Amino acid sequence: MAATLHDVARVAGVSFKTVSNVINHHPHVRDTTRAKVEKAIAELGYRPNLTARSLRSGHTGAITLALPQLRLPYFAELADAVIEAAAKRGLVVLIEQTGADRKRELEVMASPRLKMSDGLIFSPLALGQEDADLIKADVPIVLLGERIFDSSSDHVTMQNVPAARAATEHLLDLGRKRIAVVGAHEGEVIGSAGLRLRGYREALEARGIPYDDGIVAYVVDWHRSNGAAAMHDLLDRGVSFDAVFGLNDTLAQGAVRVLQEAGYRVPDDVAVIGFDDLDETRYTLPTLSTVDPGRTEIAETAIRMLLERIKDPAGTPPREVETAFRVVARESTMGSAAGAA
Amino acid sequence: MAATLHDVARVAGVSFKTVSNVINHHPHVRDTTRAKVEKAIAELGYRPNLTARSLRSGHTGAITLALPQLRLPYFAELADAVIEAAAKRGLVVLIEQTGADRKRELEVMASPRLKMSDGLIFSPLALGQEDADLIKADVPIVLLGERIFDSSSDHVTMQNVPAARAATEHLLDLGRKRIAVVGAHEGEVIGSAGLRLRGYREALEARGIPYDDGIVAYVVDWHRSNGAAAMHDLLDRGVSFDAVFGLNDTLAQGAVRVLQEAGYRVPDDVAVIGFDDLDETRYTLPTLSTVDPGRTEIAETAIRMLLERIKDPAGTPPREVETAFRVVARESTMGSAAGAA
DNA sequence: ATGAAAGCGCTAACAC
DNA sequence: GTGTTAGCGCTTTCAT
Repeated sequence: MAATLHDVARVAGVSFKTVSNVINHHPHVRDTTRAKVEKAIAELGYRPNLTARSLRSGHTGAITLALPQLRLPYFAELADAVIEAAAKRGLVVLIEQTGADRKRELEVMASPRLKMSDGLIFSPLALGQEDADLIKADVPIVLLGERIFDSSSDHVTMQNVPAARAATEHLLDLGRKRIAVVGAHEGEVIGSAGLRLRGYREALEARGIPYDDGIVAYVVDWHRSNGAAAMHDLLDRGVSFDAVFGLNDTLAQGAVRVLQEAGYRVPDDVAVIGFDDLDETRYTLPTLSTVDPGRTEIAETAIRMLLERIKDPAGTPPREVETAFRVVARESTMGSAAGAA
Repeated sequence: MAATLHDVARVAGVSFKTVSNVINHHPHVRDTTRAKVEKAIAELGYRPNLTARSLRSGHTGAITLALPQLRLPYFAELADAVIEAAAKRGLVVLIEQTGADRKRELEVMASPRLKMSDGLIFSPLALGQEDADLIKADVPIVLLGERIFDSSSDHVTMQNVPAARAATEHLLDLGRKRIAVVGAHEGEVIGSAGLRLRGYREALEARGIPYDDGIVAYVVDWHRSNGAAAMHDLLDRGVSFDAVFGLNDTLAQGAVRVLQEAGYRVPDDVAVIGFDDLDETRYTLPTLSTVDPGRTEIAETAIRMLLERIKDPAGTPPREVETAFRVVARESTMGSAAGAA
């Protein structure tokens, strides 16, 4: 059986409260007493029981991160960033996968397990704007992503519209005139696809270039194979284009492969840009130009807001934060001179 | 404030123990009583406090998974599998990233936070065989990977040697004679690289083909860029080969890209096989032949062993389990007829 | 079939 | 500075 505070107190010859004071770095402990206690702690290999501490103190030192699937690279990198940001604040992270399933997304918020943590960082993929009122739990929530705005929770999101616009402008600035889109979602207005397509349209409009639905390829979801399928679709249509905006990196990668297979040179014949700045985009051939949506900032902001909300649940009205983005120009738009990995 | 058992008991007009019985599905509760209690629970929106339950019962319903980095696709997919396997048993998963740092790997086992979970699934990357005695913690451990054998913990590992041998044999069976290796580790004997290279050598020996160090490319770590660098190295050597065994999928992907860039056709000129069966290998062009090392089985076995060990810590001596593997033949070795995604 | 009492290991108030 | 007391919300044991 593991040693308890009482065991330590007995061995050190002090009261068990004194041991607690030492452990919690209370100021008023005599040095000699502290030394005695520390010796006893070392001797017994005492470790505080965090469960007991949680029960008493009302907080656990853990947070929950709920996301669709770690198998999707974007979410793996998001989780990586959240865990690192949490570690900096001394928090551990409990991960729940929802599989982008509506029922499981709702369950995450209702589960008693959530109370094993102090708060929830939630990246829904099935719930949408119409579910804004369902975003609530026994712990504070920080919402991530582009699917729900104006809920009663704090929200961290990327600047999808301006970032997509900047990506498109990057291609326009390079002299490209006919920019195809890979990965649009039929009829979507908000959500990543809808917002990024809006940014694309804004960039075109600003330069007086008419929008042409003929060079926009739609997909059902952003799975890996669909970028390739969408590009096949575009090639089959026989339309001409000199650049491609993949609405995320995975789609862009699929598009690049199909272009290469069909004999097009990237970027010489067709320039390609993605979105997300996944780690792997730095190691493909050519390296993939993309938009860094500020993943580290998303993670750190989410943690910071969650901690503020945990400390003071009703402190301020719900906040919306948008992170800074940055166009990352690599070989797929600039050629090999610009961005050897 | 959240409702407690006592609140429910008061509203239902029963003792608070009866409420506990209902919640824990004890058999001996009269139906009418149960109904009363359930009504009160619904009325108050009662949720059990899992922290209190943990303190009293001594187990938390959570396990810790410690791995290098979720950003590495192999570990992201492993974590995905572990979380799903845990969910099937009603467990949640707390993830710690060690960054493949020796100090952090040791800290994971020493941290009091570990006691917020019932056990540890640990995939070390910095610790090695010489550290076998350091693998211990306040909770049961199931060790994953190829770096440490014969510790005092249960261990789940893939069949690296036979699986690598099978991958090599797959290439030999296709008539390939000169099989280059990408990703060997200088001087390594155990560890994924050492074991897989052994499997490769065994396959050659069995067919009477001499081992040629001239077509083995060494790397320092299995980072994404190194597969490409290793292939450049091989091409620079001017050696000839008609197949490549990438010691993992990431390396193999890098090798494929460099081969294609250099004008070789895959698989016509050079067949390529990887190792790990990452999700993405099904969506590259060509799709990548690889070895499925049994990731789902690894996850499920680890969870099962951990639960057994939690229930009965000293039950049996430490166990070593090796999972079943399977060569997955795709386009990079078989051509497009065999494996359209 | 239901209830009363004890206590998991700790922190927080308050006394000394 | 240090000790005493109470109790977080629950499960467990034992009694009824």
